[in-house]
Order: sequence, then C-alpha cells, then structure tokens
Amino acid sequence: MNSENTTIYDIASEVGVSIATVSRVLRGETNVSPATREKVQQAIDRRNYRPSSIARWLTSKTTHSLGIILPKLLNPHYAMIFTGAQEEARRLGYTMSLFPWASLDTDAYNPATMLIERRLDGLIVCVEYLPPDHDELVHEALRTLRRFMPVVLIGCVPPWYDFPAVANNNAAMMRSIVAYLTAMGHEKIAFIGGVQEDKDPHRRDIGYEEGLQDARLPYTASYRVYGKGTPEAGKAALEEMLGSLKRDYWPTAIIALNDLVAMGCLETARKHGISVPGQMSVIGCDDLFCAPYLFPSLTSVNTHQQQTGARAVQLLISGEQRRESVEWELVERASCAPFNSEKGES
Amino acid sequence: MNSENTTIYDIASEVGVSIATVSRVLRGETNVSPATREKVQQAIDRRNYRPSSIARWLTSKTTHSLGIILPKLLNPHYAMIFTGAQEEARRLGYTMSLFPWASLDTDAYNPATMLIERRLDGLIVCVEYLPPDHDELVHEALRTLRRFMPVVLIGCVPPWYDFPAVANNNAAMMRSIVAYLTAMGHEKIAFIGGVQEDKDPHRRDIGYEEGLQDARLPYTASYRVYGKGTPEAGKAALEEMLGSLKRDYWPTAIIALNDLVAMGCLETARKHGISVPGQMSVIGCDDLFCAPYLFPSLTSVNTHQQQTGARAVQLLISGEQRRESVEWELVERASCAPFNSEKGES
DNA sequence: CTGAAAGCGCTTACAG
DNA sequence: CTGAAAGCGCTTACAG
Repeated sequence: MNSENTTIYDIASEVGVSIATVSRVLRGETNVSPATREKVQQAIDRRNYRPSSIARWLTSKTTHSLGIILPKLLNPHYAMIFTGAQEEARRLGYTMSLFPWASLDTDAYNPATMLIERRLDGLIVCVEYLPPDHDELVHEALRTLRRFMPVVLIGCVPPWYDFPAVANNNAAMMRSIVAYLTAMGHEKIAFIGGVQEDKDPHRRDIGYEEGLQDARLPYTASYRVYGKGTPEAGKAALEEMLGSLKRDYWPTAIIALNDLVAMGCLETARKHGISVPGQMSVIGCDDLFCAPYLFPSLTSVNTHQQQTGARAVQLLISGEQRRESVEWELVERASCAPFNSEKGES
Repeated sequence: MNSENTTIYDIASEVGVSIATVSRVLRGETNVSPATREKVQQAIDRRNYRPSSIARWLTSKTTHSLGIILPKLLNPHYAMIFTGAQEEARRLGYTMSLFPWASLDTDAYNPATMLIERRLDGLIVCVEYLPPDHDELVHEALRTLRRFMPVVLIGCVPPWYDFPAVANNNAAMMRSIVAYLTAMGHEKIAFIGGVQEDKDPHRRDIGYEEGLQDARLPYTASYRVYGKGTPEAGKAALEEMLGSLKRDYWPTAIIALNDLVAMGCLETARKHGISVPGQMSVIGCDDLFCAPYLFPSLTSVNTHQQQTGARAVQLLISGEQRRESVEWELVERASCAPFNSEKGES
C-alpha cells in the first residue's frame, strides 16, 4: 500500500538538491542554509512525505522497537505490566510489541527465530508459571537470546538466572502477609494456589512457612493447596479443602495466590454460608481493579505492576545489569478481620 | 547489540558461494543443489545466523507488522480485543504493536508521524469515547492515515465513516437489553454512563429509547445519567440518581454502560441497603472475567471481543472493504430478576 | 544450479 | 553550506 510512497529522491529532485541535503533537513541538522531548508520543508509538506524508518534502521543498526513476553494479557495483572512498559517505551521513543510465550520456542529447533529476525533493541521476559522441568530449557533459551539482544527479566525470577531483572521477592511478601494475619490472631492460615516450586528460594511457600514459624505456628499440609491461578481453581481448591476437613479445622484465614484465586475463594465461602471476614478472612494479591468491588471488598497486595514494567524498560535501554526487587504494599479492605473465636466456632 | 551480527555475506564467504545462493537456501527455494544447500545450512547453523528482517523489508516493501490503537488496556474489555487481534496477527505471521490514542495526534501539525514512518502493513483503530467535537478531526486524521496504510475500525464506528469496520450496533443491543428487562415486568429502567452522543444513529441512547417505546413506557430524563465508564463513575451516578428522586421513583432496573459501571452500581445499591436483584436489577455489558464473581453475579452482555479483534485483523490483511457488525449475547446471571411489586415497594 | 549486479531508501563520512 | 559516493543487508531479475 502506501500510495504515497514518496522517497527522499522524489523530494530531492523536486527541489533540485541532493538527497544528503534533504536528509539533513529531515533530521533537523543546522548546517543547511535557511533558504534551502525552507524549500525542502515545503516540498516535504506538500507531498506529505515521511521518511521510512525501515531504511533508517538499516543504517543506524537500531530499530527502536522492544518486545515483551507475557503469559497472558487477559489477567489484568499482566495488562498493567504491559501498560507500564508500553508507556515508558513510548516516552523514550520506542515501540513495544507483545509476543506470546511460544515465541521462545524452547523446544523447537531454532529458538526465538522471529524475535531475532526482527532485530529488536531489547526484550522483556516475564518469567512465571514455568513448568518445573522447563526451568533449564528456558534458561538456555534466554541465554541464547541474549547473544542477540539485551534481555531484562521480570516476575518470579530464579536468583540463579544471571540477568538484569525487576523481580518479585515472593518469600518476603508472603512472610509479611502471614504476619499481618497472625497479628490479627489467626492461627489456621491456608495458602491456596500456585504451582509447586521446588528450587526457587524466593518462592512463596518458603515465605509462608517462615511466616508461620515467626508466629510459632505449625505447618499443616492440608492448609497448602496447589493449583492454577484462576478463579475457578480457587473456587475448587477451597471447596476441596473444606470438604476434606472437619469444621473445627477449617482455616480462619485464606491467603490466595492472587486476586483471581481470591475471587474463587469468596465464591466458595459464600456458597457454604461462611461469612467473610466474620468466620474467614481472605487476602489476595495483585490488587486488581475489581478488588474494591468484590463482596466483601478484597484486602490485597499492590505490587506496582505498571512501575515494574516501566522500570524494566529503563533497565533495558540503559543497559544497567542490575537486579531490582519489586516493592509491595498491603491494601487493607474488608475481607480480613481479627479472628473472633466465638464467631469462628459458631 | 546483536553481538552475533553475522550477515549473509559472512555465510556466503565462509561457504564459498554467492549471497544469492545463501538467500535461496534461506528462503527454502528448490533450485539449489543438495550438496550446496547442505553446506550453506551447516554454516547458518554453526554461526546461528538469522537474516535481518529489516533488510528484507526494504526490498519487499512489507513489514508484516500491524498496529492497533486502543483507549486503554487496563479495562479488560480492550485487553480482550487486543488479545484476539494479537493472536490472529501472529497466526498469520504478523507482529502487533499497541499505540496509544495520542499517536493519532489529531491536533498536532503532522498527524500520525510515528505510525507512518514505521511503515506498518495496517492499522486497527478502536473508535470510542470520542469527544463529540473531535469527531471530524478524527475522521480527517483517519482519512490521511489511510493514504499510507490500510485502516480497519472497530468499536462504536459512526456509520458515515467510510472505512472497513467491525462495529458495534449499540442501538440494537440496547433495545434488546431493554426488552429483556421489560419482559420481566420492569417499568422504571435507568441507563447509566456513557458520553453524550449526538450524531451516531447507532448510539445506545436511541436503542434505550426505542426499547422503552417498544414496551410503551415513557422516557424519563432522570433515569438517564451520563458519565465516564468507570466503577467510580457508576457509583457516583447511581448515588446521585437515588439522591435526587423520591424513593417511590427509584428505578427497579439499571442498565450500566459496561461491567465497570455496573460494579459501581452494585456498590451503591449495597451501601443503600437495596437488595439486588430483589429490589433492583442490574445489567452490565462486556461480560468481563469478574462478572460471575461479583455479588450478586452480574448479568451482562458478551460482545465477543476476542473475535472482534481477530476479525479486524482478517479484514486488514485481506483488504476486504466490508463493514461488519459485532454479535452479542446476553449472559443471564443473578443480578436481574422479575420485578416484584411487593418487595419493590417495601 | 549459480553468480554478478542493481535496487530497496535511507545515513554518513569525505570533499569541496 | 552542499553533493557524490559508499554502505546498511537483504531480494530479484537476468545471464550463463
């Protein structure tokens, strides 16, 4: 298409100057006489000419385009990360394209062909929900990729990945969540959702266990349920937990992997006539836009996703080889309350 | 970067053939002798060589990259559209970049410079929430843009925009929503949210009025509130409506612009002790992932956003100059119920 | 089956 | 201040 495919040659010949001169005007260089500049600019405006960045890239060896690999945009958590990254990229004059996980092609013959061919100026990869056995494959794919473009990691980045990163410290976060609940008198605290992670010392399970230890509470296997991070999974997981325990042992507080899982838990509690937070507190994570509008409004943890995305772009462009941690902030709403032994047992 | 910036020349000289031959192997052409192909392929693998698509684009005059302009990704409604478009683009071998509305630069001297310079193969523009006075500016900007690349419109596309489009027919949708509520005996039906649209004959207001006429109900100005499409706006709008009306005139059913607004309405109803759907039915639009998990679960309208995005990509690539309508589907949940005059007056 | 050469639309030294 | 020329890394006729 581009019916107007005017080139720098058209402008040059129209004005009667060389393409070098047009190029100078285009890039706002100062060493052009006012008269010439004026004539060239007029021709440019008249033809509505815009130089092809493709040709420019070929010379400059830079495309000013970045990529980001995210598990899925339908979870607003990732949409926030993407938005933060996208806006920062644009602010710095870069374009941002989304690539699915499949782009890494960790099991294909040639990893990340499309990414490399596009000559991106950098790539952000959100490392999350990795099947445990994929860990090394992914690490290897990332190492290969790095030979072609700068890579910055975000998410639950294993500490032995030697990449610049803006990483969650899930363990510390979980520990503070547990502390928040134990301070309110809760002792039967369940943790629902998330894949089984064996290697990452920052993993949530560790933080969960540490938090219990801090409060001198025992770790109870029945209170730890694994599963996917969806509302349906949360619903089913709590359902199953309640079904498998005598009422006396029902947890009085639920820590959900994320707000989606928490939504499912609220639903199950409602179905069983368990009042939240009267009989059971629920806390989520990610602080999605809908958290304040759930019933009861959901206490959650704001993980500053947009800032994470923006920061990753900054690291990518500056080339700093730092590993940073994501800040978090517990947002108190109505779904958590002090444990009330009378109501709790009612 | 790209420390491995091997070029086609490196491979050619390494193997001792011409770059034309390497190019043939690269593109899988058949007119290469097996022996040569083998040697070339080995060199490619050895050096981990990937041809630069930038150089390829310069020749082929096509970039296989598309753009999409969306109001904001943080509303899952748009994230769904983006996901649908992105996945379809990828399936067809294209890349998809998100551009903010500002890219159109409707009020700047040079419209859409960045978009044009990137030589996109096509652009999807979601036309929504246009300030009424911007209508002509946007139309003009789009016309200019079209001289440079194919453009497909989605969203609330005014019918006098002569562009290929996958457009909502909001009027018809609203009319059927009103019919759904009147069939349940509702007579005091409010419509909350949305900007004041004066020109578009497909606008929701018209559908709302037509729906009332269908049921021989009067149009009551107090039941129509304008505002932004956010939860906060929905909350405030219903708040104001209830405050300005005597209890007897409170609406028994609320049609919200979208699920976000509906979330706000549920909140206000809860605050006023109005039971939903006992005393007031609420229906949203967009069927966001959280709709089933609100309390009560929200009846909404599924507008097949992913399909919309995918379809727009297809039109863009095929070049068909069609204008299609988006299908919709009312999803019944718990927030709407037949009007019960006894409870309603209680 | 293979190669030399022109061309894609720019930028960048280098002369003048 | 301006231009001729080389170069960016490919593809594409055109010869052979």
